[in-house]
Amino acid sequence: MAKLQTPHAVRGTQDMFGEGQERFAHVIDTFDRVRRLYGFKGVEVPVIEPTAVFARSLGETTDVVSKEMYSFDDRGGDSVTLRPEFTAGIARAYLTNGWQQHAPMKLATAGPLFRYERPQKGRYRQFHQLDAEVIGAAEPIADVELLGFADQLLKELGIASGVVLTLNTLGDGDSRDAWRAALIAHYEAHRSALSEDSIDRLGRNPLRILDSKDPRDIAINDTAPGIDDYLSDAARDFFAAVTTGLDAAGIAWTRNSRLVRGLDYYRHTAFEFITNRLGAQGTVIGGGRYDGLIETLGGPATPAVGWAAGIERLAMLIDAPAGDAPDVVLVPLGEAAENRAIALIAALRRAGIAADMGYKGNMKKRLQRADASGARYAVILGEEELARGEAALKDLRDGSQRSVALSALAAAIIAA
RNA sequence: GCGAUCGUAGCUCAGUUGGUUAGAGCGCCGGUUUGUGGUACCGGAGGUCGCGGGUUCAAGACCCGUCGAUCGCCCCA
Repeated sequence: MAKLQTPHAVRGTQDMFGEGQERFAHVIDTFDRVRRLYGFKGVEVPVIEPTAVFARSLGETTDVVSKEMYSFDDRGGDSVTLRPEFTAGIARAYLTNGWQQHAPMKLATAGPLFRYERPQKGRYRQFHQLDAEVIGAAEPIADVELLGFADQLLKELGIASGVVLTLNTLGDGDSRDAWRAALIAHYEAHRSALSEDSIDRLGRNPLRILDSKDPRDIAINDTAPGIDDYLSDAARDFFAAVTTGLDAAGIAWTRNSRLVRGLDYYRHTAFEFITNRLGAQGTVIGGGRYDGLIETLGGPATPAVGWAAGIERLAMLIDAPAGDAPDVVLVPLGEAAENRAIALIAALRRAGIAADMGYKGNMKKRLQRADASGARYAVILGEEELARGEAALKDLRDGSQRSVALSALAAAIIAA
């Protein structure tokens, strides 16, 4: 009989349990709490969308679309794609559900995304993001509020000191196009001195040459035209309003005029929250304004801003959260006591007390488990105690123990 | 997609220039203690050395391939 081979997990996916899962959950819990503080409504959208949703909105030449999407034909012959990002799918939902009536909409969601990439630390094929969007608002105050949300999230996660907000503007459509043309002219003039990668970028995504790490490119970037010289008055005013708003809100930021973003849809504000604690994967939250996106999906001109945060990356940066521990563990001795304990534990749980009880084991075993669970108390139910209508309430931290009437047990635990 | 390093118990690792039945710590299970955990002591289970092929009298050690992880590039959260 041949041995059965256990299938392994798909490359770039992960199984989470224990501390890893607790970190992950804590990031989402914190996000969900802060999101309410800022008036962002929860939204749920499909993990799978028609391929066109992403292909059209992200830009055909971007890496995400050209080589990283999990796309396949379903049984009906339609091309569908596992979402590689949130924004395009949310924009699609906005249009197909007629959510224009709710504009401006402040939306938040979290969940898995899929990108066929080479896995590294903080980088997976199935990864998870927090996402926040403001759709249907052209005002710079929306940018400020959105950034404030991100900033407070990081603070409440306790990692703000290791992360900095870097900010830039890409200008409006006209500004961006003019700057882009000037950059192409500049790089074409120095084409022979560029790195191979950047010559390739010149054709696909010239803005990306700006943050190249290749020394040959860095020299040419020094003399490259800056966005500030191509900003229209409106674009300049917009950016100024965002930065003064950030200052007013007490949100620290630094300008990085070289910051560009990979996806084609960004306009005006672009930003990244960056840390140096994750190696090459330093971006922890990234986003910007995408006023042109909804039109590319066949909708009306609709201004919008948003960001996404890598849950795995945030989870690696935070301190280990306190794990789940019951308030109390019941330790029945004998069959009769176990039956009483079943009734008692139900009553404790209904009273809002986190109570647990092993399925089997002698007293020693049960106390060991109670201790390992991190519970504050053990309730020992033996014949002697039950005969008196009492139980022994044992404090597992200092070992002290006292008798409490069964009817007063819940109150005693809550009071402690 | 490219380059590099690594893959030995659940975890962290040791394992001489290839040479008997592959080890340690932690963890897990049991016992010392048939009504008292955390400490201590004693004992036990658990590995076809990632997988496949090759070289050799002999491979955990060497070679090739493959899968996976990690680091960098690319890209991104």
